[in-house]
Formats: sequence, C-alpha cells, structure tokens
Amino acid sequence: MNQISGDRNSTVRRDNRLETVLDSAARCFCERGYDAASMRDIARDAGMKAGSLYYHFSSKSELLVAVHEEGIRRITALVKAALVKPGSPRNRLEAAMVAHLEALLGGGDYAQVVIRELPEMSDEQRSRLIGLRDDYEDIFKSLIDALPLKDARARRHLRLLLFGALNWTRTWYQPGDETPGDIASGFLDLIKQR
Amino acid sequence: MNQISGDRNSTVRRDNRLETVLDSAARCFCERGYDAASMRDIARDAGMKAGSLYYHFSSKSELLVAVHEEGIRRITALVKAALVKPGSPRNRLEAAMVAHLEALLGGGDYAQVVIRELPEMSDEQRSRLIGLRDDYEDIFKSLIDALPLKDARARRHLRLLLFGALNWTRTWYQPGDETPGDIASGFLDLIKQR
Amino acid sequence: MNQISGDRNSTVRRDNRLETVLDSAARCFCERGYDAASMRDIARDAGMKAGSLYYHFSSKSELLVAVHEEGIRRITALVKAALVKPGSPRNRLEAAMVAHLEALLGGGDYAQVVIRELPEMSDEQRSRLIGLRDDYEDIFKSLIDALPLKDARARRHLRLLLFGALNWTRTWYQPGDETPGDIASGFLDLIKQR
Amino acid sequence: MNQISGDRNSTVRRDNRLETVLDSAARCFCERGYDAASMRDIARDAGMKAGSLYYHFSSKSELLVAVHEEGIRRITALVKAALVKPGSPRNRLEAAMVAHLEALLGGGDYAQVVIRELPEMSDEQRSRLIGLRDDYEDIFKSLIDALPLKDARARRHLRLLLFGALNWTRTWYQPGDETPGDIASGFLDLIKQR
DNA sequence: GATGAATGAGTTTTCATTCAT
DNA sequence: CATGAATGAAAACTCATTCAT
Repeated sequence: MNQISGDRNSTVRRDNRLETVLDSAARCFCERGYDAASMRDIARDAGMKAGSLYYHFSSKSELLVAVHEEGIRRITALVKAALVKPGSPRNRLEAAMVAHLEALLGGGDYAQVVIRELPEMSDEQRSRLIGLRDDYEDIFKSLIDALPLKDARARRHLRLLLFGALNWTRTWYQPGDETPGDIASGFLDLIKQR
Repeated sequence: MNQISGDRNSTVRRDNRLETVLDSAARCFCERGYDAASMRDIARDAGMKAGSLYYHFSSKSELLVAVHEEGIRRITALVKAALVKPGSPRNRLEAAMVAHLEALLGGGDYAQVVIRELPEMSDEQRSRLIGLRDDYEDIFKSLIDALPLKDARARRHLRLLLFGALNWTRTWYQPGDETPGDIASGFLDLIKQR
Repeated sequence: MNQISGDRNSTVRRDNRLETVLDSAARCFCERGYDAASMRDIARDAGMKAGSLYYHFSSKSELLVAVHEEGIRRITALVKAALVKPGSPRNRLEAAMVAHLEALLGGGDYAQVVIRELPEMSDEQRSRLIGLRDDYEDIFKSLIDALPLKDARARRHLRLLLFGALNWTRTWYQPGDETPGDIASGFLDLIKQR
Repeated sequence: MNQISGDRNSTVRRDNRLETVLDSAARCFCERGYDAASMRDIARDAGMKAGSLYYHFSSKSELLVAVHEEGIRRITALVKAALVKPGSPRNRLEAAMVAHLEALLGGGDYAQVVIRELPEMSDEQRSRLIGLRDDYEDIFKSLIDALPLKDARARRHLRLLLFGALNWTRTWYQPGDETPGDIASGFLDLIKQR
C-alpha cells in the first residue's frame, strides 16, 4: 500500500515522489492527527529526509491542504461514479452513502483526513478547505432534496443525521464488522419513508 | 492527588485551584485539541505558570484523563437527571438526546473533550477512558433497547446512527441555530416508529 | 571579561543570567554580526542551552533590540559623563568624541553593535532602534551647533563628517595604535576653526 | 571559471549569464548582507535555480569574492577616470571623492558590497580581498600625500577622516538629498588648508 | 502551593551544496 | 548550461518537564 519505489507499469511517470509524499502525509495525518504527525514522520514514511519535503510543499499546513484537496477529489469522484447508474431517489442516496463509507472505511487515509477537524491555519487556507467540503456536501444535499420529504426542515435534519452518522462510523468501525453496504442500508432502513 | 471533587463534606471547598486548572485544560483541549494545546496555554488560562500545573497533575496526559473523567461524570449526571421523570421509551430517549446535546453544545468544554479522538497515551490510560465512555454509551443502549424495534441489528444501527449524528453536531452547530431540543426532536421524527 | 558564574562582590544579585545572556549576545553580534551569530553560539557563550535563551528573550531579534538599547544607554551615559565638565564648545566636542571612541574601541561589544547596520526586523522594532540612535546623535548635533560655524549646511556636514569618521574607525583601528584621544584630536585638528 | 570579463576579444560576448549572476549577487549582498542573502535569493533574482549558480561559481563565498573584485575594479576605474584631468591637488582629491561617492550612492550595488564588513571566509580569500581594498585606498593615500600638509600623522588622519566619512554616507544618504558633489565639497570645505 | 529558571529532546524550516539527467 | 530533486547540517524556536527556592 505504500510503494516507495513503486514500478506501477512501465512507461508511467517515475519519480512521482510528490505523490509518495502526499500519500505519506495522508497516512500520518490519518493515523496520528495533524498536530501529532511530525514532518520527520512523514518524511520517514516517504523514504526521504525531512528537509526534502519542502521541495514539494512549502509548509506542513500546505501539505495538509494538498491532502485535503486530493481527498475531496477522490471521494467526490467515488461518489459521483456511484451515481452514474440511474435509480430511485432512495437508491441513489443509498449508493452515495455506500461510496462515502467505502472511501472512509476502506483504508482510505485521504478520506479520513477530509472529515477531521481542521487545525489552526491561515484564514485563506481554512476557507479554501471549507469551500471544498461544502461542494462535496452539496452532492448529498441534492440527493436528499430528491426524496419525497415534507419540508425543508426535515430535509436538513435528514442530511445532518445521515452525514453525521456516516462520518462518525470512523470512530467505531472495525474491519471485519459489517460492510459499508450493510451499514448504509441499516441506517436508511431506520428512516421514515416520507 | 487528582480526585476531582474529593471532599465536598466540608462547607468550604478547598482545592478550587485544581478546579480552575481543570477548567482551563478542558477549555484548551476543546478549542485547540490535545496536541496543539500546550501546558503553557493551559497555565496562562488558569492564571498560573506552567510549572505550577505539576503540583496538581503529574503530566499532560493525566490532565487529559482528569478532564475526561470529569466530562463523563458531568454528562452522565445530566443525562441521568433528564431520565428521572418517567415517560414513554421514545420520550425518554428524546430527553436523553436533549441532555446530551445541551452538554455538548451549551459551552460545555468538558463534554466536547469527551467525544474527541483520543491522542496517543499509555494503554492503561486509554482503556480506562474507553471504559468510561462505554459506560456512558450503555445508557443509550438501554434506552434504545426499550424501544419497540424488531431486531438487535436495527437497535444497534439506531444507536450508532443517533449517537454519531448527535456527536457530529459539534462540527456544524452555531449558537443561534435551533435549540438542542429542536435538533433532537428533528432527528427522532425522521426515525420509523418500529 | 566573560564571567559566567561571576562573583562580583558579595551581596550583589546572583542569578543575573539575563545580564549574562545580554553580554553574550552583544559579544556574538559584535564578533560575527547578527545574521552569522546563532542562538547556539550565544547560549554556549552564556553557558546555557539554546532553548533557555527563550526564557529571557522571546526571539533573536528581541535580543538584538535589547542589546541595542543597552548599548545606547551605555554610550549615552559615557558621553554625557564626559560632558559634565565645562569647557569651550570645541573642547566639549572633543571630549564627546573621545568618549564615543573609547566606548567603540575599548572592547565595548555593545557600542559596536549599536553602530552596525540593522538586519531585517519588524517595522516596530526598527523604528524603535532608529529613534534611540537619533536621540544619541542629537547630543552631537547640539555640540556642533555650539561651535562658531557659518551656516546650517556646514554644521550638518561637520556632524556627518565627524560622526562617519568616528564610526568608521572600527574597521581600521588596532589596539596598540593611537589612543582614542589621539584620534579625536587628530581629526579635530584638521577642521577649520570657523 | 570565474574570470569576469574573460574574453572581450570576440565581438559577441558570451558568458553574459555570468554577468547576470554577478549582478544579482551584488544586489542581494548589498541589500541584505552576505549572511542574510541566500543562494536561492540570488538565483531567483538572476532568473535561474539555485543549483545553476554552481555552474558559474563554486561556492557562495567565491561569489562574494567575485563581486568584490568586480566592485573594486569598477570603483577604481571610476576614480582613475576622474583623475585624468589635471588640476590642483585639492581639486584632484575632490574629484576622486566625488567619483567614490557616485559609485557608492548612485545605485552601485558592487561598490556598497566592497565597503561592507567581510564575513567569515578562508584566510586566503580574506587576504586577497584586503589586498585589493588596500590597493584602492592607496589612490587616496597618494592624493593626500600631494596636499601641502605638515606631517605624516596629519596626512594619515586626513585620509582616515575623509575615507571614513565618505563610506559612512551610505548609512544616512537618501537619494534626493544633496548630490555627491555637494557632499564632497561640503566635507572638503571644512578642512584646514594646511 | 507556586514560580523562576532551566533543560533536553523535539519541532518546523532554511540553506549551501550535490548530482543525474 | 540548467534544473529537478534531494541531502545533511544547522537554523530558530517550542514544549513537557524538573527542581531549588
């Protein structure tokens, strides 16, 4: 999972150390949290020296921003891919939930960083990340708007209920438990139909 | 040395410095997270110097443990107090949810620390805290078991759904939004009756 | 000259490590220049570890500011002391020049820091130091104003000529050369009387 | 490898990149000082990457030496050019002073580097630079020797007075002030005729 | 009880330099 | 000629902790 000198195919880009660095940062931020993960930790994981990281990223917080951006890109792609198949509003919501959970629980360091609390950072960085997160959440907003729910208040509560519950799985989920599909349908089955 | 409310028997409580320290630690851990909060931050907040903290607590992680214990004690007390009045299973669950949210959203630094990710600490400390958390969650487990739900799997999912959604509120709640009561009933209204 | 555990007298303040630190900083800034002097250098000279310096000064640049302030305090005191005796305007100017040179050439690390180029620092710090320098130069301004010189332009030029020449001595003076008194009178003897 | 104007024989001067590098180094050393100027700063100013500098110069200190050499070559040429016209000893001295000031104050990064304090460098480099500086100062020595001054001591003091004052101008001169000519004649007018 | 002073190990970051391409 | 990528050493600074007073 951490191919340092990975030989993916043949002609592909060698020396994509930047990707390696990003992967290592994601892993460390995910395992230890932003503050507890040191640049040395990340560098060691990436097979380089701490100073070398600064060739690719100008600061630790820029690294976090980059991991975040990549994380949102990935989870957005996964969820959108799960939505290409048509289906009932409820089925589409469930598909998105499953994709979200798979990204979160299936070894995805990036996804877990995305839903973590943001550490102290510059306002510019902060609002950039919050914007990305909001864009992502909008996907769920539309999915829920498509459901036959009485009022806006209920739709809002449903979104917050499901999104919170999904993100919180991270704190209790053990691989070997149920599958993401089990969890998503388990959650949805508890919800009133209209 | 760090019993929190050790001697309430005397009318004049001494050791109110210890309470101050604990309050400051709760506030700092809550605002910045355990790793980003420094002993100096906590000391400054408490109006003392960093070294003085060690008179009351032998290490930073002991401070975290103490805040945790006090936090669980408080939220448990609040929730239990909300459950003294009898009522239908559903009403009792809602009352507990409201109490939980009030502890979490109503300026409660302690409560917010309790639901945060645990930093790296000794196994002994970790399992102690996890035990306390589990005890607390058991209250909700019983409340849900009292509901007329078909099977154990649904009950487990309901618990995880509600608990996750409640704890996640902290990431989006803004004071001035709805009240904890609004949120709790909003969430519960979405749940199927059986 | 660098008494680390100096036992000046008997009852005097022990643990004036802050003064020790300031002395060491003055020495290092003087010998190597601000940028080339490291906090470790200064700490080693002061007989402590680098981190300990931060107990006394919050940053390297604050240390420089403090050395500067102390340096100006000292040289101002020396020059003012040299001016308590009355005398002709010319004699008073010469006395001030001698005092300035003695501070500069007689092993005075502080004085040499004061006349050095300022490194990059915050505007606030910079203007504070420039203010102190200006106050000091005003002493020479008044001394020269007391001379029987035709016009303001000549007075300004005389001040810049003498002040520049005095400060430049630092680059060529070797102990064992002439005394500060020789230099000052040598310079003044070259100047027209009116 | 770092001859500056190596092959002017060919009409197309190659190596104009080397000149660019030298200019950038002069600018950075002048603005920030040797220690505070980084190779990256210089490279950025020259429009290249840090590593590329090493094609032209084998080290940062070699760059300083080269800037120094070029600086002395330039200021020497300027002063010598100002001395081709014949004139009274006093007029010749004034002409040299004006040329020196023009080099120093007229945007001349090279000249300002030449009069800056030398950083720590190898003895070999240091004595080479000091030799060049001395050669340059000898021009002023001869000019002053041509004046009708009583004794060697006075001549020495006059040289040190004027040279110091001229070099110190850099610390107070603001473009828009007087011209170099004004300053030079202002200084000289203060000096006794014999 | 509390603090002033220090420490040592750590942090993030910078920088001159190297070298294969 | 130039650069992308790295390195190792050192920079400034932080921090949990200790301890004599």
